[in-house]
Amino acid sequence: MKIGKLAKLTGCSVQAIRYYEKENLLPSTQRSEGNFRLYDDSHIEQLSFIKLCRGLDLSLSEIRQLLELKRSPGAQCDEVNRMMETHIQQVETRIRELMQLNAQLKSLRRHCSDQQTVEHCGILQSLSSGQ
Amino acid sequence: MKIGKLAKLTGCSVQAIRYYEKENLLPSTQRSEGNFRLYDDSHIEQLSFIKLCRGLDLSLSEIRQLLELKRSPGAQCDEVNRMMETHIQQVETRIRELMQLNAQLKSLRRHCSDQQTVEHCGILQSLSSGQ
DNA sequence: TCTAAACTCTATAGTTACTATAGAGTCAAG
DNA sequence: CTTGACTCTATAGTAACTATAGAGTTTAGA
Repeated sequence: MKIGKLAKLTGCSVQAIRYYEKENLLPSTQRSEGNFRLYDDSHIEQLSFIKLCRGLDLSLSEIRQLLELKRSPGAQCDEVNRMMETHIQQVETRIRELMQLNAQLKSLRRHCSDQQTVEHCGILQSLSSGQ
Repeated sequence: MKIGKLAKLTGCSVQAIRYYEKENLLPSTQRSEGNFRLYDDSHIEQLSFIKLCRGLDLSLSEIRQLLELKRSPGAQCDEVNRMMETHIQQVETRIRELMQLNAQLKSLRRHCSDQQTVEHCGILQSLSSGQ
């Protein structure tokens, strides 16, 4: 199949697929006579794997590592575990940061109601005075 | 004062200050004979405002809008409120997304303990089968 | 058979908010 | 008068793509 069909089947964009190839997340494929990329089911599989990982917010370089590990089935999988652990920590840190941020924003919002002029806007005043 | 001192006083990097000038968040300043940027207290103030807003994850274009509003004190401030409201919504959406993500990652982690080979790694198996 | 639409190709620029670097000029102290 | 610290502009790089231009290929219909 050609790239457009693969894109539809996996829900990736055509450009993203070409990008993944350039970044060595997908192998370079056979080409047709007219120089079109040709894919088969194994590509659907690998691209779906990538898509799933991206949905988990794994970076392309993390995914590259996972793909390499998949290729050497005899290796110990504690590396996979470590990566997941690290990733979970990062996500949790980010959640904590955002929740703090949210509290600040909400307290800021309480400083101003509509129907005022900018001059008396509590939000801008707070921001200007260094809170 | 010159750019290095302003940077130290506000905790911004020298390059960031020049970048803000290029992006019209800071006015272009007087220059010394040797073509060095010269700043005064009003610049400390404005840069601190920017820094505070960045700490609230406001984008540069949002900050640009706020700065414009600050310059027209007679305007109604409901625009400020709308922007904050939108921003809060975005942050909350992102928090929800990340918490879902975190749950997925943790469930994935449960599929594998150390001391296994990649071949039997529950994490990779889950990811490969489309969970 | 011809043509137009739909698809694909490569290469390049743009996105965000900066950081890092090169290469050159300026200034202050010893 | 030199050395080191500072500044200047311009450019490239970051992440993970999207968007676009300009060209070639394929397919379906008239």
